[in-house]
Amino acid sequence: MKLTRKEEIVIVAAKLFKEKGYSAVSMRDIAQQMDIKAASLYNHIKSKQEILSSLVLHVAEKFTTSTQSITSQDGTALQRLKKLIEVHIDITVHHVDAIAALNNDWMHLDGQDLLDFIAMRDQYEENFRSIIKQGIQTQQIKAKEPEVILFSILSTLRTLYLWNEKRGKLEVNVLKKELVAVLISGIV
Amino acid sequence: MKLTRKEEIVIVAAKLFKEKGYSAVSMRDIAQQMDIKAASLYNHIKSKQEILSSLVLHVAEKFTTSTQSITSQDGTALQRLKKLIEVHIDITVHHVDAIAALNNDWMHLDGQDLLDFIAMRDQYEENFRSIIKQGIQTQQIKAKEPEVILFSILSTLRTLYLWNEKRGKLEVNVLKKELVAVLISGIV
DNA sequence: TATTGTAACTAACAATCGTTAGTTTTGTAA
DNA sequence: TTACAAAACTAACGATTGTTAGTTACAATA
Repeated sequence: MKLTRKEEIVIVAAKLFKEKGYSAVSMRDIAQQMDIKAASLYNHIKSKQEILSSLVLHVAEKFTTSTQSITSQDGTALQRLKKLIEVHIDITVHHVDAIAALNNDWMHLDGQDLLDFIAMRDQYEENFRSIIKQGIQTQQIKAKEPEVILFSILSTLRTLYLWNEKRGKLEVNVLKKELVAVLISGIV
Repeated sequence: MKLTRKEEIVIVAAKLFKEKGYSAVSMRDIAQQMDIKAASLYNHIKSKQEILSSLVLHVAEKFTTSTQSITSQDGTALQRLKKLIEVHIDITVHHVDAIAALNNDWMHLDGQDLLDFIAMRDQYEENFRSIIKQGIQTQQIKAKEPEVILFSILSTLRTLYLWNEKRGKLEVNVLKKELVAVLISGIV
């Protein structure tokens, strides 16, 4: 699984974006981290924007396709919700840096890329929402405000990339189990 | 309650920082939003950095003092935890834009400001952690991993600023009640 | 009316930004 | 060894960055 030079650049850039944000990272910063000059980057990429959109759209598509496959399978709302959480955790753990950009720098996309991202994001959110509503309807979920539940779960999942480092020895499968328990059953 | 010109600038800047992040907002952007020229800003502020640190440190201190007053009062761990959540919601709702900067742009603080912020942040987190641990010890909280609980609750609270707009008709006190319920008791 | 402080202005600075053009080095295959 | 493509280089561009210096407009106070 050898990486192309472009892929290397995107990976290095993602790490820097995670630390300081897209706007605060210069092409010269990225180049320095790769031990080359800034101008040399342009042998492999078209623009700084292209780095960002490669990064963000690629992982956004992962979320979209994974989610759609869950919705197409059958199961109760609660089973689907659990599965959705687990998949989100999986993707996050495997794409920590890209998720940081997706969370914090998506607004610096431009043109069609920005529109595509927003569409995918809305669709993902709507999917989550409909499963929660379904769970309330079948009385598997007993809470009044679906928006509050949606918000609480999504916030936790979206911030997971920040905690993944501190996760330390806690193995992925343990994390999944614990987090699903806390999000679904609470702490008392 | 008349605002100084400096306070006006900080408020306007905060709104812009929330939309695009500190680094992507220029002094000329801020000036334009105030219908003056960029150079005129410097009659009221020392630097762009000063805007950021006013913004971030002010609200960070709010968190610190509020938290300390809760810890000094007595009550069970669970009561304290609820109170802590409610206070966090209160501060967030009243300082949405500043919270955005606190969450996303704190790393652009420099020198002593950065150290101060990190110290306050760590202290706040440690406070939360100790209350949770105490709750586990007294068996009010029944969950194995305190870090997972801490992470889940703090993530939700820290992202609340994003959802506050969509909150819409949902009144603050209702939001508090619902959110406390979801975070403590889960959704099933 | 004269004075004074506040807050705006114009003009410009050195530094840094993303990016392009043209050239040279490097590794691989014929 | 020659040929070629990949990937680096130097040098520079126009634009934008945060910021400073010096000056002007305006309102309140003496």
